[in-house]
Amino acid sequence: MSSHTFQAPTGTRDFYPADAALRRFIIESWRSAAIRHGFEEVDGPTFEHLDLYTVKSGEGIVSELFSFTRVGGEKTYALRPEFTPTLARLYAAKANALPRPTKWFCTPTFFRAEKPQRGRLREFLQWNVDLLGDPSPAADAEVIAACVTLFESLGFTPADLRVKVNHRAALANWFVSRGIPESEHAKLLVLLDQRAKMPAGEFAAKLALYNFTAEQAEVFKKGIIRVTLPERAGEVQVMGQTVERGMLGPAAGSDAFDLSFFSEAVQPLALEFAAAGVLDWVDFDLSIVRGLAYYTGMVFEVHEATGAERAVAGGGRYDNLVELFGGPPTPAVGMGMGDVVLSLVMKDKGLLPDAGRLMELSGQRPDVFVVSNGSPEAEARVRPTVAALRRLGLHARHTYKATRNVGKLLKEAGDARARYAVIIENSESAQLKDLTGGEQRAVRLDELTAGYPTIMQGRGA
RNA sequence: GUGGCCAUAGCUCAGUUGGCAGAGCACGAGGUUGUGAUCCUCGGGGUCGCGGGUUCAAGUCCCGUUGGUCACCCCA
Repeated sequence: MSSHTFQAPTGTRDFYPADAALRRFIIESWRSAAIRHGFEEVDGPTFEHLDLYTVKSGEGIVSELFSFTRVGGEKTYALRPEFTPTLARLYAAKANALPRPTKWFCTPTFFRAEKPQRGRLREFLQWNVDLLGDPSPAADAEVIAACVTLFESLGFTPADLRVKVNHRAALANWFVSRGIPESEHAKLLVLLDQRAKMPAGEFAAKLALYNFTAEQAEVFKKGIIRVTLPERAGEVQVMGQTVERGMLGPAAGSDAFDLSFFSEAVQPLALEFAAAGVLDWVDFDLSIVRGLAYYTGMVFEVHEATGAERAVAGGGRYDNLVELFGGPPTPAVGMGMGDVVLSLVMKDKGLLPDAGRLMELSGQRPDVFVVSNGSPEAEARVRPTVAALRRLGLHARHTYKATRNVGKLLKEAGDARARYAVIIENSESAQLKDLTGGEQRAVRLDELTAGYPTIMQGRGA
């Protein structure tokens, strides 16, 4: 590379005004959704001791981290690749003083030393929502409800995004019921997680090693099952086909659709999703495994409805993790959502606000744009008027162009999405024009600079 | 970390068998209609990602490198 050219490091992004406005909009959307659901904002350091990450994930994780030692120092640090260890550390340190449940969220930057590809960068934002101290399915539903609130606020519908829910314990119970020892469960979960990456025949053959039939392999491959609510309790549908309770037991002969364990674990969740008003967004999906890591109960991922793009969000219940980081035994459920895939899906669905709208949504819309009619007398009043309006707390702008053509300057004001234009006529009077509606009226300059908000009857106009 | 494809103006791209670096949009200046439009004229801008090589001559062909992108690995 030549010495006079610098590029941003691999997998990082530059944020020009339009990009920064989008980022601000996404962060504010995240914050708003979390706060509406009663979560409180927290944060931690951008880097932690490397040990904090190897405790949970093993030494293998190190190659995925940006880690470093200070020159002359001995301690090894790592830029944070996720928030959960920090969250557990924060919670463990003050567990006795914290309310139950504790509901926290954050929207920080994370770093992973992976090769970038679509939807995955080395520096990104991630919204984390966690609810600690409540083991109930209602807590699971609360986290997902915050997620759904976000989607709704961005303009998504259940036809755009699906929340795919599974239950670790249900799968484990089912495996046990089929005589599969617990020592084999991890390998089996990995196999299920990889189902999409191999031909159906190969997948079925590998499942057969665990005594699953080809029919059951098909069920796993398709994933989605429908769990009905209590008025029809006892019914389970597989791939749209209703299966009677009597058919579910292995004794019934056809145990291809023996999903009773799954059904029992998931029915309480379904009730809570219904109570939270998010059931329309949810599919119960046997194929969602979420790596292995630390999940102990409900797990979920949010995907674009047709399977385009990577997962928009993911999470689940991790009842043993706080203890692992030195805290008291604490049931917990949480989720993470990155800005990269979210932005891609918003773009795919045509839900990205245009540049002007983003400036407005990110709090950068000018209140007033001050121009003169071109006379020297009026021109002299532009800067003092702008200064006075700014002193009143308003976002006031003026042109930097050489032209004094009123039409061109009003176009500039309109392009900037200013709410009002002030056209100064002489040292005493001006026209005040509402750029939204187009009406304008004469005002005295001294009156304007003394009480613009009053004249406008508030800024919301 | 492995492999495929890609790289020309701020953006989207054109550039012929190797022969003077281009368009639209955007940006800036001026003009016209004293009020956001339309229109007209002009202008700034690119070591063709970077470095080598072949050639009289390279944006174009070859090698390397950096970055992007897609798939694999991984996905906390």
